[in-house]
Amino acid sequence: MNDVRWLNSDELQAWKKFVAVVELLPGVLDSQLQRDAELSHFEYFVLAMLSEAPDRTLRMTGLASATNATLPRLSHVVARLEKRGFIERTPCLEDRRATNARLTDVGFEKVVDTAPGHVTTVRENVVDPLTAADVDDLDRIMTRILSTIDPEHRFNPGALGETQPTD
Amino acid sequence: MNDVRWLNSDELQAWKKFVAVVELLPGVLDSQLQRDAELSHFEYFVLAMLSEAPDRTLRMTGLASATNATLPRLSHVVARLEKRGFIERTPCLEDRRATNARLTDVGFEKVVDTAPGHVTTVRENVVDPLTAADVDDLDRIMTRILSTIDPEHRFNPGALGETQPTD
DNA sequence: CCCGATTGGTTGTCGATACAAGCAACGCTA
DNA sequence: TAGCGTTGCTTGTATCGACAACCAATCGGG
Repeated sequence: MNDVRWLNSDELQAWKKFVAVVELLPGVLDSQLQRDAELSHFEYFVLAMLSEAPDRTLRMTGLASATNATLPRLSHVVARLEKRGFIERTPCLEDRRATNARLTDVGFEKVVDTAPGHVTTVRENVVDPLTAADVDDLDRIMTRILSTIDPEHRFNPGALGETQPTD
Repeated sequence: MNDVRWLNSDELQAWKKFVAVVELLPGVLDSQLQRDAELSHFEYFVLAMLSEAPDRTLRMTGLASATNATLPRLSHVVARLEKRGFIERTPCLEDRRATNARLTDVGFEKVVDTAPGHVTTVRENVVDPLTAADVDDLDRIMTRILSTIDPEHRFNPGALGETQPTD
């Protein structure tokens, strides 16, 4: 097992910077949301995904997939958000094993109030330092990486149309 | 406060994929290292940074900066790694407030043993799905993002020469 | 139908990080 | 050389996520 293909200089340099971003970015997003809305980025993302769904409702499994989370993690988080009145859980009628998570009116308000500050943070730290070409490159590169690490290949088909206050 | 610049379609799509990668990649790196070496990616990175340093030694603050970590976090992690015999801490002679963290021979062995599997994982999930041009793009984009979020702008000057088994 | 296997979800426990507080050493200024 | 602010690091507490075990409902074959 001595035939290891080490990273060359360019690859190593890019990788180190990528690691730094992956390490630092969550903290940036979390602290703004924590400060302004008492929400972690993941919690915000859960609410945002629900706000886009038909009838603001998604099954736990679907929501887990939309937020790149494991089911146990999501279960804990939704339980907390339910206690705070942002989400309500109801049994699913078609499949009685399943649970529907629905964004309440209060939860929707929360997203609407929180979105502007969050988008500003995303712009300042990620989007605005990039050119339009960079954004295309970023999309292409992330798509390629996701093709390996995304367990469900949700992003491959490449649907998605115009959207709104999403994120 | 109604003059929010929402993300356009391209920006939103790229951002969502980027978020997915930031969410999923740590798990990929952690589980390989946990399985094969009982190390988290952060722990491995700490050992790797030390292995590159002169005399395999760095002050805690320098090591924190090299690994993009806060000092409390690093302090806990180094304490664990010290218990396992990979690192030893000694008081710094020049500045008696400071602590030197040094990679032991056992720790160096650990890095040497662990690096090949880790590099393979990084290749499979990140580098190999990309073209050489993609790697350049990734480097450029991450540099731009870091210029905002890296509290110390370590990556701007753009030094770094050829390197070895690093990472 | 009936039973084993799978799917959907929740819960409990443990380990790890963030944040704040604390302490010791340093260095500047007068 | 005294005092005050800063720097370097450690420790304690509270919170969050991973993992495994678990339960209930559904599906598929005989």
